[in-house]
Amino acid sequence: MSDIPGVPRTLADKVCEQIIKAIVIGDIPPGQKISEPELARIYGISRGPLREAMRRLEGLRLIERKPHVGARVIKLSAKELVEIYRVREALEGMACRMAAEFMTDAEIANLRVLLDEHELSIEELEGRSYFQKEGDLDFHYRIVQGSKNATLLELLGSDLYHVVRMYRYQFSVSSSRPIRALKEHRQIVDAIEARDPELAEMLMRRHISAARKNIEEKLNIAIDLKGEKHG
Amino acid sequence: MSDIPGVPRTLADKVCEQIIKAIVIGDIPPGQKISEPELARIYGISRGPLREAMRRLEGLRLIERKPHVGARVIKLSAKELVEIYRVREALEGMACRMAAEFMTDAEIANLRVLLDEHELSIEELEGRSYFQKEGDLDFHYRIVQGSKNATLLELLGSDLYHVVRMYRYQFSVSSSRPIRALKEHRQIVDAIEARDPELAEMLMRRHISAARKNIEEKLNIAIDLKGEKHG
DNA sequence: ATCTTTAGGATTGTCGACAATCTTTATTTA
DNA sequence: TAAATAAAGATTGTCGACAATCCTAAAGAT
Repeated sequence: MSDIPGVPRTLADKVCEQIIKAIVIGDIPPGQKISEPELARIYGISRGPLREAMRRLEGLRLIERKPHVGARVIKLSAKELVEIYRVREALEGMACRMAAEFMTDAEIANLRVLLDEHELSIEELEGRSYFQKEGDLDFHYRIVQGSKNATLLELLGSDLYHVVRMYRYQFSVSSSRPIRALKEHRQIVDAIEARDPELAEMLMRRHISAARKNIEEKLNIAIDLKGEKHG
Repeated sequence: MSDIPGVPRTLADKVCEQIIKAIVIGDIPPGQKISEPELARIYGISRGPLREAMRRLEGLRLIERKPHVGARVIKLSAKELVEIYRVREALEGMACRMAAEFMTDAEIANLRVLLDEHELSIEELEGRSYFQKEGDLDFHYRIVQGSKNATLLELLGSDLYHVVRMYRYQFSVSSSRPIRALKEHRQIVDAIEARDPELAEMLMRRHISAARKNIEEKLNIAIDLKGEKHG
């Protein structure tokens, strides 16, 4: 009688999702010009729905448009990456504070299960791959859900989410310190379980801030090396 | 020669801006269904660009779309209003922290001028109208600019901005304590001028948090009154 | 009388074609 | 030879029409 309990999706919606994935994993590389006729042909749709999808991508800041010229996939920059960490520190810090107030006991228990799974992944893979990518996002996403603040969830889970994943995939922003990160995650859950909003926020902010400083350090080293080469 | 040094704008862009304004000031009321043929006729364009504009409005969370059914202007809710204050507390707190680091002396001086103007407005209008609406947003916007964080500026200045203004206009979220607010603004500028990031963030957070609690109080009173009526 | 069914109308989704603008290339000129 | 200009090609922006889906209301059945 119907197609999947959810909603019947439109062509623009479906293609938009596909393009998002293609951009995030680098299938359509950063800076690449987007040819409307070509993309329309590839996805087998006309330019109408495609242009609607592109408007959405523009809103998600995955592409940049210039009227009468065309659209390009955004170029990742170290500067923007660091900026996003600041935003995440602020928003996820607040989310964590609220999670300590509003998360249910069941949700907290599930969080612990998730962290146990992460621990196994780290041991098996010797601290690589899985945890660094989607697993970490899982944890942070659940905290945001736990805040019970739909606006926060939308901002982090829909607006910023794709760009963050794009950086993870293409900048290989892999925490490079998974054991340490796991430890910090456990501390955060402890604070939430203790219903200590201020501590929870502080720990989350320190957690994200540490990751940012880690990145900044790496970037500075890269810059230094480049400087030596030229000097 | 050309139309304004900026960029040649497209129909969809221009109409989008018009519709935003219409929604924000309540010209198109919350919850109203949006008829594509009718809107297209009103703005004198075809449905193509209009639908592109609507995709953008959807991303800005000013309208909600259901496939094959239609789009409606979002309905303002007390719950979402309070949620937004939490988001602002987090983001503008961070912005203020960074402003204390990166704002130029000239920008800080200009901020003081702005506050002096606000003081005059308050005295003249006996603490009403102007300061409550656009003037207050001016101050907050400049702080965010001072953070020198483009991502933060985009999120607050483009994504959330319109919804915030919509609530201000239609919920008459007028600080109702303009003298107190001005005092807090001055404290914040003091902290920025002292290049004290932590204090600056704390003061901004308290400032926004106080506004949120003010709203919550009013809402609770409203609920109580409604309860009495029914009881 | 109320609920179900079905047909009609209206609205949304999609498409192909035309118009306007930009980019590129070839030509001309200093 | 290099810069400026002009024409051709391609791309984006816009439009009107058709197809698919939904909402409404009238007709019929229980």
